Amino acid sequence: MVAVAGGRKKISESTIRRLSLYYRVLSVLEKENYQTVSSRELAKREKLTPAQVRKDLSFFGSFGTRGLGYPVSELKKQIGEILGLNRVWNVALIGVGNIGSALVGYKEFLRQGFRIKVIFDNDQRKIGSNHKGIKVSDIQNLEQDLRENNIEIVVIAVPATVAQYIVDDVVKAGIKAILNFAPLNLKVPPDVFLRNENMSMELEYLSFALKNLQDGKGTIK
Amino acid sequence: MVAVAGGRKKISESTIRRLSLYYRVLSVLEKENYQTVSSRELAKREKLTPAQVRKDLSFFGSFGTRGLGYPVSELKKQIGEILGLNRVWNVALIGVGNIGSALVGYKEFLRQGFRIKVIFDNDQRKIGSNHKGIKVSDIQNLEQDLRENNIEIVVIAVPATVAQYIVDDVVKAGIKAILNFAPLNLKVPPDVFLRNENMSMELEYLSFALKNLQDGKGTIK
DNA sequence: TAACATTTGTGAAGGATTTCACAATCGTGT
DNA sequence: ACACGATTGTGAAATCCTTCACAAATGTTA
Ligand SMILES: NC(=O)c1ccc[n+]([C@@H]2O[C@H](COP(=O)([O-])OP(=O)(O)OC[C@H]3O[C@@H](n4cnc5c(N)ncnc54)[C@H](O)[C@@H]3O)[C@@H](O)[C@H]2O)c1
Ligand SMILES: NC(=O)c1ccc[n+]([C@@H]2O[C@H](COP(=O)([O-])OP(=O)(O)OC[C@H]3O[C@@H](n4cnc5c(N)ncnc54)[C@H](O)[C@@H]3O)[C@@H](O)[C@H]2O)c1
Repeated sequence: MVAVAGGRKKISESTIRRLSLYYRVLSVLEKENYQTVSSRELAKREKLTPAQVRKDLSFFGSFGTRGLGYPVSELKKQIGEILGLNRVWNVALIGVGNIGSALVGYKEFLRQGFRIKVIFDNDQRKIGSNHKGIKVSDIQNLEQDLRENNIEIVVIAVPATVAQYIVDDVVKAGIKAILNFAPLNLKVPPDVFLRNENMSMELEYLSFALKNLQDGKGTIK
Repeated sequence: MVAVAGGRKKISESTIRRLSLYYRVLSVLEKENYQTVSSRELAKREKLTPAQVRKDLSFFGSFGTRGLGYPVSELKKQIGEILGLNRVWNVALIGVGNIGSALVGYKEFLRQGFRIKVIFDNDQRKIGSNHKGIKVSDIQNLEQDLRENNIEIVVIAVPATVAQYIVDDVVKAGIKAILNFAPLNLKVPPDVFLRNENMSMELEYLSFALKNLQDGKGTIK
């Protein structure tokens, strides 16, 4: 699904997602003072296969030492480099309701380099108020504020009914990356990256799994 | 990845995830008073291909009429049946902090048949308090309360540091389906279904995409 | 220095998923 | 009653992704 055209490589979406997992494990290993880690250990910690780990990494270079494994800190740095985590991204959040508030209160994002710099809402009672040190801006000033703050990633946490209108404006403002929590398929131009956070989908997956268990249709593995 | 053993079919995880999308679109179409819908239209609304839609559905039966398409309400009901959505699931939430509160306040889940029936926390200030009409229970009574309330799905929204201990208890209580928000790979027995909601992963995917854009490595499609 | 145990990096094989392409079938209009 | 346009359902082909299997390379030990 994901191909770097013009470049040499074809990196699958799954590989990129697994890089996130490796990065997370490496952070833990670093804290646990591991110097090196084998593909076997790395795989075990995320329920993957060693071959998968090595293949994923091989798309980007040779980071390991044969007979030894991978240097933990160095590999973490390298994957961070690949994923673009060795810097701070300016993020805007639109809609500070249930889920929006939760995101603003989550310090882990900042630690990973995602800084929520601006928050937008259209509720007069919320505009101007403070959320974790960030003043809520009026959605009226969306385009201008996005540009002035050099926002690179926008998180959509508004009701589904208005999400498309807002995204249209976000795109107009030149934003190229959007994380969407509203349960609908947003339309964006092909040069805009869109990811959806779909919690219902995960619950429905569990529902499906349980149902098949209960129907005695056999075990799902 | 997902196989119904003992049964006849092999249903991929991707297919199940797409069923969720079809279900969502069909709900919209139903509201828009569509009688029938073609695989072409269904595909367009979720950025898939018509062949994909037909193939997915064909794993479960023949729901359409050649020359006409699929009957909207009927297909929605059928997919609901497949996913186990035509009933109510009893859900427990553990950890009513930032994200937990957001989930409790989200009415859409109930509408989809996921009823948060019990909430657990270990914070004395929270235990006994009310969240949207649900009294917060003491995590001490976890096993007993899970059983007494016939809980079938547990949502984990506690800090990563304690998540594994809690999941161990949840598994002991006989729960077979877990949705996890904590950023770690939980260990569960093979007969327990575990899904992870990993927001960092999605942000990191966007980060990767933007970085590759900016490095002029070409366009990512 | 040489033998050994270990683990990487990677082509090739295998498996899974998606797309293609078309016969089969339906509703409609005449 | 029949012809036509539309659309499904599905084997087969194509593509994509994962796993295998092993040569190459390293650190260690004697
Ligand atoms: N709460 C959850 O747990 C949850 C889970 C999954 C998905 N979602 C989705 O996330 C989105 C937000 O959910 P929520 O529960 O936080 O809803 P909410 O109603 O609590 O929050 C929505 C916020 O958006 C603001 N808003 C509304 N219209 C706006 C506009 N035109 N411009 C700017 N701001 C506007 C509202 O003032 C409010 O603050 C919804 O699409 C919902 O379906 C929520
Ligand atoms: N807030 C977010 O936006 C967000 C995003 C992604 C992931 N997460 C993850 O979700 C989890 C919860 O995040 P949060 O921001 O809501 O944290 P939080 O600290 O606001 O909430 C955690 C809750 O768990 C409770 N808790 C702690 N230990 C417990 C125990 N042993 N038994 C029962 N309850 C216990 C706390 O009292 C608190 O109410 C974390 O693992 C976090 O990494 C949060």
